[in-house]
Amino acid sequence: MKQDYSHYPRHLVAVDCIIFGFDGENLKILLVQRNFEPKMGEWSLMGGFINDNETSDQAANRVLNTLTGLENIYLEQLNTYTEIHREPTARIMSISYYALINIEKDIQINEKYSAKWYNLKEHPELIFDHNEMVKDAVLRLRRRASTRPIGFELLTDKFTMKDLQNLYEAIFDESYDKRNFTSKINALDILIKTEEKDMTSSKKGSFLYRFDEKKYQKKLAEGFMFKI
Amino acid sequence: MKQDYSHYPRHLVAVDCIIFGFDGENLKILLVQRNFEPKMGEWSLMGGFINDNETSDQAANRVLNTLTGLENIYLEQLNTYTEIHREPTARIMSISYYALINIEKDIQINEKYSAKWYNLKEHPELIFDHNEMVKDAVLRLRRRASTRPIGFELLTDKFTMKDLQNLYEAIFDESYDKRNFTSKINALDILIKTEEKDMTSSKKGSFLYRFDEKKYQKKLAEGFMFKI
DNA sequence: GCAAAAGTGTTCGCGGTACACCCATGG
DNA sequence: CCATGGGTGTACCGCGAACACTTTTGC
Repeated sequence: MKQDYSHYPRHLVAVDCIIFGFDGENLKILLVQRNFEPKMGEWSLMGGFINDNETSDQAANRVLNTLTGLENIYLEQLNTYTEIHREPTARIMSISYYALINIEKDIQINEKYSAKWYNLKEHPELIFDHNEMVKDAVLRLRRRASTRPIGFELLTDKFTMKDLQNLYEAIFDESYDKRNFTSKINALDILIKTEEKDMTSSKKGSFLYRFDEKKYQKKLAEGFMFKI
Repeated sequence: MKQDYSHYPRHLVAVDCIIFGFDGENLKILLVQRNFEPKMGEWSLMGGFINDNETSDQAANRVLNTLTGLENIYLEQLNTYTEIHREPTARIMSISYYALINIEKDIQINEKYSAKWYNLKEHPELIFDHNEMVKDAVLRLRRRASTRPIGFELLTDKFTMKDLQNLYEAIFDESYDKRNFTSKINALDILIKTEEKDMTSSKKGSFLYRFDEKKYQKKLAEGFMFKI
């Protein structure tokens, strides 16, 4: 008995990417200005249709790569939005993904897309249900950031303790006590304190740290739980 | 400029439901035995294709209703599985949903589907990636159960403190101290202690409680956080 | 020598956990 | 009267939160 799926409906399925970045101060998202109808000229998430020969993860990676030229970016599937009229011109389902990228890496943003970094707290209205997607993504980011060391994806290789604190403060939109934050991080024991100092921020200079991926993996295997 | 989506690929998109139940002792899932190829006779989650005129939420509700006759069931979207060869006969994407149903409600399970309740810990191998879907669903269930009062969806209207404890022990696969559990629940202050007792479990009988939905909503609005 | 950021410890209160005995009742 | 499950309170410990002063050095 051969399968016959010809009478089942088929759907357009897209991916949309919420691309987070951090500039040392504010949490940002990368938005694109549409150069096609509908809603030409308005701001939206970067997206694209899923092809027959790729998974949604691959499609999201392709979309991200097309825009930024980057590969091997932290990417995680979020939700699937299937409201019938979420786009006005056709029934299109969309699987949202969020990406964490280091804003300092020299990214060659494809000029074709008129992309721009916006502060998360001040971004323009987005088309369709993209505002909702962003809200959902922020919630997921917070949850992940509190249980996994994903924050480091948003920082450069070496960073000061203050950078790290600023990042967490930006993600959670709260402020923390410097001493408590530092000792909490130190207690995790997954950072390497380098000999180098960042001299740009003060006369005294502040030590640079690196995330110790190997140590983290080792501790994970031993039952360690990242928690912040 | 009219839109033309005709050259974009279209996909078969299904929903699959992880249906959780609780019998007072064990956490269960409702599985169906396939009566069609491929994998006829093997066990799988209940699923179905999404139609043109319905959202995935609606499709999941329809699928659930077809199997159990129930409506207004707690249902939440989980993940979307898009591996190209996840099903052998065609490229089918699937959006998973998990449902919580009260196993004691008299459910008229549609006989057409040869459905059966299995203990979560002892269920048979499932087809395709359904085993993975179940694992993912359990993780989500645990997370939700620890931050929202969804456990009550799995119980009858009135329940004893022991029922509730058994439920949480089943969900988290741990055991708790009776006194600590009780005082934690009482501290939440979202249950109504009725005058009635369940006399079937002991000679003394144990008081029946109900979840106070209104009080919970009121407390929520005042900033209350459910946490267990 | 002073301004500006870096670095560092202690105290306190609350919440979570461990733990054991009396109560009510049907048989 | 006894066996069975129901119901209840306290002591301790660890963690998270609050909080302020000294250090360094470029200017």
